[in-house]
Amino acid sequence: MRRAFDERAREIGVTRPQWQVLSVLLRHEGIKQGGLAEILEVEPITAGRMIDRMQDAGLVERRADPADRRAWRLFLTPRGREMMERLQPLAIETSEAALKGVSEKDQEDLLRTLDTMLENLTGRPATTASWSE
Amino acid sequence: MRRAFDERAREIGVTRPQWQVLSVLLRHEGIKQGGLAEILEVEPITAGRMIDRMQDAGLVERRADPADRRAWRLFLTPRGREMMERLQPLAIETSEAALKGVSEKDQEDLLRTLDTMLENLTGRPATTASWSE
DNA sequence: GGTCAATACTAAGCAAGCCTACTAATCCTG
DNA sequence: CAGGATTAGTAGGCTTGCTTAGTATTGACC
Repeated sequence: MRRAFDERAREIGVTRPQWQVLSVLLRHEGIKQGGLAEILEVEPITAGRMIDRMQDAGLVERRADPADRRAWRLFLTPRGREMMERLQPLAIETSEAALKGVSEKDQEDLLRTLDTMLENLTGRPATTASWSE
Repeated sequence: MRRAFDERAREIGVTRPQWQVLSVLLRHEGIKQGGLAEILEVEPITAGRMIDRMQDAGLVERRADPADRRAWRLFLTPRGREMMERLQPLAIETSEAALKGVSEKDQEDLLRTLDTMLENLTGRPATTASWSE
């Protein structure tokens, strides 16, 4: 799915992980980098570097946290918001293409089994939100 | 699973993709780089770079193809073979840990559904061999 | 209030994935 | 057999993931 999405999104100039960042920011504007990293299940440095590039590309904005001078608060730029609108159809298209001919029940079973496996491996309870993540 | 395997394999000094290479070579010694790339579902350049590193580490060996001067034939070194023996238990351990509490039927359903999705996205018929891949 | 641990992030450096562009060799077709 | 298309692999350069090591700030405890 990463490959399929990237293929379609390349001309727009955004990768799947970057889309995930935009997607998280849309719902959690003002989040700190650490929080973003946790949601994406990556290390803070990975999120930080991604934000570096996306800031250069004008997709996100870092603002100083008024209460903690170590931290950054993350915000979408207008360009980032516009990008999301262009990517949304692609994301839906991709997951629909992948799930063609897969019954509702099979989809639920799949997510349930994968959650069990993730929990087995990480020790944390898994919280799969949707197909888009 | 990548993360869980890497965590255990780190001290041995091999990554999960490298283990996959060793695993393919064990069953297909003398394969060309392109063939390896195809089995791993990775671009030839990715496989080539991996072989570079593994050759430096003394795990695999490149031998000239007698029939085609463009191509390399790949072989395990004794060190690579020994590495496989140390990694086999880790691989089994990891997939058993992941699948704890997942019924046979759920495992089959999972693989079947994922195969369908892979086929949907790639157009190629999917051929999942086992949990180890 | 001073010290020390914890927290938020960055730096450097590596592996693995990709794309585009290249060389060298082989193969096919006239 | 010559020439062009295809195939096998490499080079450079990008993103994303990691680990280890560092800085700066905050917070907690005596």
